Amino acid sequence: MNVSANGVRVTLHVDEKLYGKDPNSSDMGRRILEHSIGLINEIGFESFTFRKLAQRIGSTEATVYRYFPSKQRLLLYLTSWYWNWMEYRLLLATSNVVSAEQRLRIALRELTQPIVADDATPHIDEGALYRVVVAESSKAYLNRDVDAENREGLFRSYKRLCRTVADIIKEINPEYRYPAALVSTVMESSHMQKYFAEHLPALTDVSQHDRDGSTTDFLTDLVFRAIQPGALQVQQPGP
Amino acid sequence: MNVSANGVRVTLHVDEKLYGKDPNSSDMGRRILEHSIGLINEIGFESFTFRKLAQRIGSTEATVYRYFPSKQRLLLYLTSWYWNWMEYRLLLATSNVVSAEQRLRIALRELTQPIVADDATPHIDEGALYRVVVAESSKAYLNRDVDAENREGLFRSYKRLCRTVADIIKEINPEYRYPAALVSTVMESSHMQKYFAEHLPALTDVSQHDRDGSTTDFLTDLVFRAIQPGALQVQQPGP
Amino acid sequence: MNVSANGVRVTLHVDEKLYGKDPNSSDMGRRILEHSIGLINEIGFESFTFRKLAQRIGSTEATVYRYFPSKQRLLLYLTSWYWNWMEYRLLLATSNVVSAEQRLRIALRELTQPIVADDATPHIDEGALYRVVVAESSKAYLNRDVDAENREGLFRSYKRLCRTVADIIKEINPEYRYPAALVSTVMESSHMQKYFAEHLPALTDVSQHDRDGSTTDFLTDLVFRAIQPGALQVQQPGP
Amino acid sequence: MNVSANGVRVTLHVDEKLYGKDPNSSDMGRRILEHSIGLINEIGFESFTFRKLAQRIGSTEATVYRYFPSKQRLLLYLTSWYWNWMEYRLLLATSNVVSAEQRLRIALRELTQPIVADDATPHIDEGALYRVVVAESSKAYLNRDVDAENREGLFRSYKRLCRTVADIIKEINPEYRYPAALVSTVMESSHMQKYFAEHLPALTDVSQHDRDGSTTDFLTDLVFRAIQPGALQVQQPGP
DNA sequence: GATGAATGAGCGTTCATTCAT
DNA sequence: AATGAATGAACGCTCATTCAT
Repeated sequence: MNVSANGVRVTLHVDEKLYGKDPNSSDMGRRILEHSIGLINEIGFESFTFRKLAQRIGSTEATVYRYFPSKQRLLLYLTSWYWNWMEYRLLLATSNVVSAEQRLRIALRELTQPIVADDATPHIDEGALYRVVVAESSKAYLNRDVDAENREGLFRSYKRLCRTVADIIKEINPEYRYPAALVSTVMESSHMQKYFAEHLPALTDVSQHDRDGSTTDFLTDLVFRAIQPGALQVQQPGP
Repeated sequence: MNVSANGVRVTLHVDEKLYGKDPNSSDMGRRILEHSIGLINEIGFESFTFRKLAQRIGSTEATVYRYFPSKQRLLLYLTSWYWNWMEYRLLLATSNVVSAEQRLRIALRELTQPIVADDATPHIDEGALYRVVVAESSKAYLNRDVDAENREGLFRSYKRLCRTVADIIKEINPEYRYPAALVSTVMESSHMQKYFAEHLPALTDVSQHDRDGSTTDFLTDLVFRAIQPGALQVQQPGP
Repeated sequence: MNVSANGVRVTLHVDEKLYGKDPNSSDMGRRILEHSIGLINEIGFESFTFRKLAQRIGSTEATVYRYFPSKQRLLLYLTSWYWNWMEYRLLLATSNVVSAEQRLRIALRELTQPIVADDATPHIDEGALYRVVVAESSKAYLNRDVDAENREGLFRSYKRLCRTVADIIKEINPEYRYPAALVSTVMESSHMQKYFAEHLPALTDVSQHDRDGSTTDFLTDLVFRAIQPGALQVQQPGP
Repeated sequence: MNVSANGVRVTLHVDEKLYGKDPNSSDMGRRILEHSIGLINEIGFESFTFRKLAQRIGSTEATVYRYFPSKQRLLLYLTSWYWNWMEYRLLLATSNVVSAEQRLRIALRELTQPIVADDATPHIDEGALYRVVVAESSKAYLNRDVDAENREGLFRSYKRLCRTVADIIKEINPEYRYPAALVSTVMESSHMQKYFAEHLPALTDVSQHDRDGSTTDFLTDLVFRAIQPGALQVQQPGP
């Protein structure tokens, strides 16, 4: 899948176990990606079926199966692509920045700001994909097959990105005990707050459209305070 | 549903819209609750069906429908019960504690520590319910019906608990801008870290059994630092 | 399933593992039996599906599944019913016959003569069932599941009938070494010759309609000669 | 397909209607034969598909279709090859034997003894093919297309072999009324007993491995007694 | 109130086959 | 000659739900 920025064009690779035939290798494959994002957005992952997708792209289920063995794997493909793309954005945005604090700040901004469409990738609507990730990505791992899928390495993209950011934290404060937990919390929370803002506003304080970047603000502050060296002076509660 | 502690026995009420016939009003109803928790734990919410549940309780689907209009509502019932029960625990543990900091600390401990079985409620295995909540509760709102269900007030328990804790935060630091977001982040993260520890350990730093309470430690520290008055002196990144 | 002869009415029981809900316990069940025989006869077991059957009985697949877990089991049910019915016929025809030779002769006649409709059983067309057994019964065991099914006892009816006749042979000539093999050969050959007469006449010598009972004649002679005591004086071939 | 014995090398021809492109004319064709036997043996003819076969030979379904128009025809090809090979063995083993009895005896031994691998034909594992014939060959004719296929002459190999042996019987006893039926019964029974010995031992008396040749013994005795001139003195049963 | 039976709808999957290259 | 891609059609099965008892 091609991504271009400033005229540079790179290709994002997704783990081969996630598809049968590479959806990037043909027009039909790209149609599948494009419309699966659209359709999941419209009707939700539970209602999304290969039959409906096939109907929409004017083809048949058998064709879709040629590319993806199951809708689970398709979701995993989409989220993996998203995390790869995010990592690429991060890489680009932080390269040549010497200050680790600065790199962390940039990384958090990238991770937490709402995504809007971008025409670097012709058949991927990043804005739509972002909404899919917000509402559905946790279903990629919240299921019975998670262990088997993890053994197959299907969550590598997510884990790699998490690690990349955790590594910056370790650089800043090698003593901090929960870098990975902090990053995964931020990554998930960023999406959660977006979802809550839209559907369950009582559970958040950020506004629906978040034009002022409150999510970024909230989470950046959270992280920088958390990793500040030195213990807080607080009293332990009784048992 | 009855809960007893120190010999006191109270009844937790779940919103009436969540069930047809009150499952607490009959033996059959209680069997349904008991075995739905067990079954969801075993096979996951996606594979869980009223047919399988009926088989297990030696009855028929029609009987289950008498109590719950759909498996969605049953899940909502279970999670609501869980949040109500959590709020009750909180209430009990913080009553008569004057210091807001202390109350917050206690609340966070209750919210974030793993739950183990407790025989206060004969037909609810809280340990099992906790595992259901960890792995499945987000599916209660991550679906297309969330807005309609929210309008019906079906997430009241969750929101009330979130608010209760957010209010303590406001008491401590009225200036803090994201109390609700912070609490919902902590509530979800606490479950998430538990899930990650078991299935995707690369995404967390807490150990699978968390006997030392690292999750509580991690999140308590996070919260207290976040709400500490006074801004961090940090440099803004370029655009 | 009821069978009547001379005004007597008995019920043939088929092993309970072969069905979900007893097809004899309801009208719908009896319709399923009746039309599955008809349909298999018309289009063959390979083309026979629960969908087509459901269509024919004006119901749905789900209803059929209530009675039979798979078309394999349905076939097994039909053949088991057939063998049970055959054993019942045998029992009736041989009871009070003292001569073992005579009993064997009667048994062979029953086993090998073509079956024509009989209105003892209202919703089973024995003639049609006989044609199903001739053309399809071997598929009940010629498949990968045979061992598992045998362990479940699903071939008991066939084996019991085989044993019943083999026991008569042992009574006549306890020295004969292959009573079971001889009987199973006769049972299968009887159907095979019927099938060959209709479809591959070069492989048999009996005429299509076999009004003169040549199959019975051929096989009866075969059996009685085989079990005649005393070895044939024949020369062994070289290696 | 080449067969060699004692250094002599002959080619067995299979009816041309059974294939598109001659599978013996290319490496790919021979791979198809080799692996179809292996695959049918492993998963059974019902589960066997051109897709799975293509996968195994590292090619595509389209390629297989170039050689065989359907899996039915492929099975017919394999069984025809088997019967041709059997007839060839018979021919070889009986040539120059003057005594008809002796020839029959030899023929029966060839027909009824279990086959083990033989390296006369490099890409046909006769042992495996034998197992396919035992378990699957009857499906070549037990289907709706039998009449059309028979009209096309697709069962010629089977019928020719049957006739060859029946002719020996006629030579021995021209009065015997069922020579073809007797031979087809023996041919099928020989496979059936082999199958029963392995899967439904209650239906036979021969042991699973039959190292002592009981099948041959059982069937040879059967045949020689059957064709012995002179009627058995037996009493007819009443109606 | 609980149950047995039935049903419409749809899902995920696979198959045999064809066409263009 | 071999292959890659696509497709129409159907299959087996399960689900959520309803109705009559």
